[in-house]
Amino acid sequence: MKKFKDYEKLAIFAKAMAHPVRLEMLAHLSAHDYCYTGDLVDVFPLAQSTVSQHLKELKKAGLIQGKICPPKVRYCLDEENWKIAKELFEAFFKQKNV
Amino acid sequence: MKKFKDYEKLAIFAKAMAHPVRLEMLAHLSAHDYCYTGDLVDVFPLAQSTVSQHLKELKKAGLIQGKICPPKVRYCLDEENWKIAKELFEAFFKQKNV
DNA sequence: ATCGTTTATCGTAAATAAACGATGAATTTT
DNA sequence: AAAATTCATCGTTTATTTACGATAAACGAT
Repeated sequence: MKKFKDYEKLAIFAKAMAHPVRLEMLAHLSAHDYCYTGDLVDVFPLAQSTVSQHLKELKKAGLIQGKICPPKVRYCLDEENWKIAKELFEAFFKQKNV
Repeated sequence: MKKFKDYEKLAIFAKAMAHPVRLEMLAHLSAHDYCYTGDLVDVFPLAQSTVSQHLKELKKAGLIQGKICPPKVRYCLDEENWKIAKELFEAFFKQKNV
């Protein structure tokens, strides 16, 4: 059966993951439970604004969440969507028939 | 351990998959073993040149192969890279630690 | 040799992405 | 109240993506 709707969603997740820096960020969050923007600024050789922009992309796709903890912002994986993404990718690669 | 190299590769696969049309194309090839460009032009409401361009993207990422069968071109999944992509995504979503 | 079929490539326009520095908002510290 | 810290957003530049129509290339059929 056609699952175009799923592909829309899957494409959004794939797009968020379509950059090495964002994959590193996700991996970092997967490994560390949470982190602040500044932590990532220290890790990547990128301007603070660029790191922030990548985080925004990940948040837009729903893969991460940001919680304001003044004066910082604490990011963590969005476990629910992370699970959905995992399942969509799994299903996509599993399928071998319509 | 850091696997930056893998993230480069994974990002390339994710980028190729970051468009609903290309996901549909991959699904189509996954379901039909092979198809010609024209088959896809009939399926999608897109210009022939656009379909060809998407196929080029998928080929560039290594996810599909094209074989010239005059006067057509026959596309199929690149099984080897398809497997690699599948494994990279699996590993990525599985990891929960450094 | 010409014609029709099939597909890739070219050229172009509009949209989106990636990177940066500078600025601004929120909140804690002094 | 002022200063410092942390982070998002703005404005900009450059590059890439997406889509199209038009053209070119390759080849079989006539």
